[in-house]
Amino acid sequence: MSSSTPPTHDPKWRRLPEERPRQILEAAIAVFGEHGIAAAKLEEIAARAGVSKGTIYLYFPSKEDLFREVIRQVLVPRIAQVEHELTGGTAIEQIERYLRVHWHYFDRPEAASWLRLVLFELHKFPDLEQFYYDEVIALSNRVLGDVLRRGVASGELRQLDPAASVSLIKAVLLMHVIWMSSPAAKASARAPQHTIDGIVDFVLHALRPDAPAGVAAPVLP
Amino acid sequence: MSSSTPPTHDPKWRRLPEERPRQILEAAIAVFGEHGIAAAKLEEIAARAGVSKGTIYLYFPSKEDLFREVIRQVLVPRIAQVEHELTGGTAIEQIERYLRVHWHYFDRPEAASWLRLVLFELHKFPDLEQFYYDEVIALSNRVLGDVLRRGVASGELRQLDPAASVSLIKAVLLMHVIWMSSPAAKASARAPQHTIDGIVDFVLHALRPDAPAGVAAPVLP
Amino acid sequence: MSSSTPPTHDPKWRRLPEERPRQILEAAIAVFGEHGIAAAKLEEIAARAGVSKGTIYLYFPSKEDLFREVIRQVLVPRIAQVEHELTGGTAIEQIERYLRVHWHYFDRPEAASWLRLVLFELHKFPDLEQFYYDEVIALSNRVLGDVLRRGVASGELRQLDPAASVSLIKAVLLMHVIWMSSPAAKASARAPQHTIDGIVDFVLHALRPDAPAGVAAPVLP
Amino acid sequence: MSSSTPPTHDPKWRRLPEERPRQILEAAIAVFGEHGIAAAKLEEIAARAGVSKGTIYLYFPSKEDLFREVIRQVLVPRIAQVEHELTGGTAIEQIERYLRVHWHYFDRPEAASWLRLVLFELHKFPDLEQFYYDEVIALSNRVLGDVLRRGVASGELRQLDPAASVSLIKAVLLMHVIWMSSPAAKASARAPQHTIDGIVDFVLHALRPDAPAGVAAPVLP
DNA sequence: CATGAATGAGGCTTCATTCAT
DNA sequence: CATGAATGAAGCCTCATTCAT
Repeated sequence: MSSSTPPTHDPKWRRLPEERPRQILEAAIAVFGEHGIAAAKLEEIAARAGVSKGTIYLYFPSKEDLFREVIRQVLVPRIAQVEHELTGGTAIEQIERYLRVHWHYFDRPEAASWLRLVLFELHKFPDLEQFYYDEVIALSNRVLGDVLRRGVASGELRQLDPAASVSLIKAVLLMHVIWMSSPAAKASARAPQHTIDGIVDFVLHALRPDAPAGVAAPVLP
Repeated sequence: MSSSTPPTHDPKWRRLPEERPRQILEAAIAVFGEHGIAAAKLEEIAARAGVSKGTIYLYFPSKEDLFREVIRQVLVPRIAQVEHELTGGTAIEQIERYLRVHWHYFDRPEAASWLRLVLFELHKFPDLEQFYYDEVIALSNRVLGDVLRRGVASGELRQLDPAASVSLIKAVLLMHVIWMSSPAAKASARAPQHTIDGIVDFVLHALRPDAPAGVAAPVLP
Repeated sequence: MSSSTPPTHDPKWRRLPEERPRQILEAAIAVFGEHGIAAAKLEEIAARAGVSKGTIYLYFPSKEDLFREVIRQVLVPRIAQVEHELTGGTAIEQIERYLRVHWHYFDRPEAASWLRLVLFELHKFPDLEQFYYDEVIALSNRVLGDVLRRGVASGELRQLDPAASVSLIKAVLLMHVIWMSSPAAKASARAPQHTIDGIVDFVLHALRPDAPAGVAAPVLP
Repeated sequence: MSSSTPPTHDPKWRRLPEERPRQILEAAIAVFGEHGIAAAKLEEIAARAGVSKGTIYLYFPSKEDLFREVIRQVLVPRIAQVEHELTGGTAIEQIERYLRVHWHYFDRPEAASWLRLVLFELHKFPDLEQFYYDEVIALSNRVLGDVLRRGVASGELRQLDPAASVSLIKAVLLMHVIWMSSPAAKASARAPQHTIDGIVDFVLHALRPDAPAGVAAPVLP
């Protein structure tokens, strides 16, 4: 039946073929993120991408390869991109902006899915994990690390190990992204806005010098 | 073949039957932790428990039920247990001890697996997640929250939201447990001892009052 | 192996896909009939339908559902269809024709299988059983019952309960269908032609008035 | 717990060991009858017999052998026994008694199960089927056949083939036993008493001479 | 290019059978 | 004798992958 009649798409133009791989990758992030690699079904990815199961194999040799491309082509660039959102201002201001920009960036339903992917499934693919660390973590270390280094140098921040501090800052941020996505947590938790305020307060306190000077420095007025 | 050769069981002793459920649960934690629910194979769990596939079904009705029991009977008590390790001393001392005890506790190969389980698979079982939050998170909030509350009251700690701070502290701790388990991270990362020192330093700075007094207090000399 | 040798499909034509469900249902009747539900293997049904095991699941959600559809889509219509084969003639003639048509209809290897199915396995599915009674038994009661009623009214048949007599007639017929299919019975039994003659004779005698002349002998007032 | 306390049986005496096989056979009839061979579970048979699964294997080498013994030791004697219940009286009286005794005999919940067993599962065991035919059917043919023969000789019954008539009579009887056991049938059916009355009436009419008065009416010339 | 019907390997689950106690 | 824990073969079912159209 469907073979004799043309498919019911808009007759004027077809989605550009070069769009297909991206549609599939986008659908794949969602499904992999929700179910994990093993439980993700190509059927569902295909359905969400609006293509048939067979079409996926025109662009990706296997489910595992599809996952690899999701990480490489979508997740790494996506997570890496926000790392650049640090422009002018003091180190403290830049750090706060870093936290708030990321929080805002991750405050969507899919965000926790991405994180789950890299935190939970990546370790099964050591090469991918290495790739991710090289591309994203190293970048973080550099970008945010530079901010910290300058802050330390200028006395805005206390003496600390910039590389280690980057991990500490991101740990606070990312774990709360995960937690905010859990329905159980949501019930008992504060609003997202309240949460990020708490994170900013916590992190800045952790980074600032113990005694700025003679006078107390009230935070979060 | 098996009829002609004697079974290869240890002739010296037989495993006590009442041990079976626990053996299976222990094997299941490991396998679930390594592969996730979907990719975990009962065959492997059985092999690791030293029993046959069918034996699992003498004690657990299904793979999913096995997972539920792993969470209920093993993980929740295990994770909850360490929450009690807070005894005398100042608030600051208690918090530091809390961090170090947990770090030591989680510093084994399986620990990251457990965390992966609760952080990544639990959300598929809302009732279990609720159970976990009630049993473990609520406990943390109470135990560690009380320490924070007393620290705030005594002036040892700055004004802060105890419940929110508990999350922040645990976020730093747990995310580093996960990260420490990744081979890629290990390559570039500091030693565990260095890491926990950094965590303690970071957290305590975040919690202490802004300006202790006139004099500067250099940290991490 | 299968990759190096060409598949052994008939090169001349491919089975039409829209035929698949029916092929499977036909194979399923045979296998269910021979072995019963529990002992029937999907592997065998698939083989007999000329498809693979997985294909069955493209059309039927489970083995039990396949059985249900066998009953609904194939057996009930098939058994019900022959009920209509009653046309003109006296009541006696119609009954005889009813018996001989059914006998002829059931005189094939599969027939006993169908009967075994409905007589032996249906009671495990009360809803199906009700469905079968509504669709087939009620039909019999009506069609054959009407013949009997007219025969009674016209004096061709003796006074009797039409509904009950339908059961009695069918009992004789169906049980002999079952018996004829057993190899052991075959050895000792008469030929099919002889058997149906005996059935016709027996039934007609049972239905005819006692005393064509003289005194009436009302039975079952 | 149960291992430390003696089982709760009568302390004075234990069931005689020689009772065990019979208990198991009785339980097996019930379970085989309800579920068929393939779907019958030894676990259930053991439970109903009040023994453990392993005990069955002390007396029967396998499930199939257990079924064989059920047929041989229990069903065949049980079904055969009632064949003897024919004593004095006219042929008509004997036949009526035969029908009513069997009807009464089969008017218990298990009866339909037995019949289902021999009618539906026996054909998978040709040797058993042969055995059953030799032991039960041949007996019927002889016992009931003799009654018919004498009835024919005495003119009480019309000219008919005694062997074939035995089948016809039993067909009516047995099929109604099966039908009476179905819940769906029960809803719409007459009471058992009514049913057997109808059967008796039907059968006797079928067997009696055509024309009690004047002219003979040869059938099946 | 795209489809989706078809495949079959592989995993979960059941249960007849065994065997150490 | 009796038990019931343990086994593992076998069956149902899923789903990644293929391929004719």
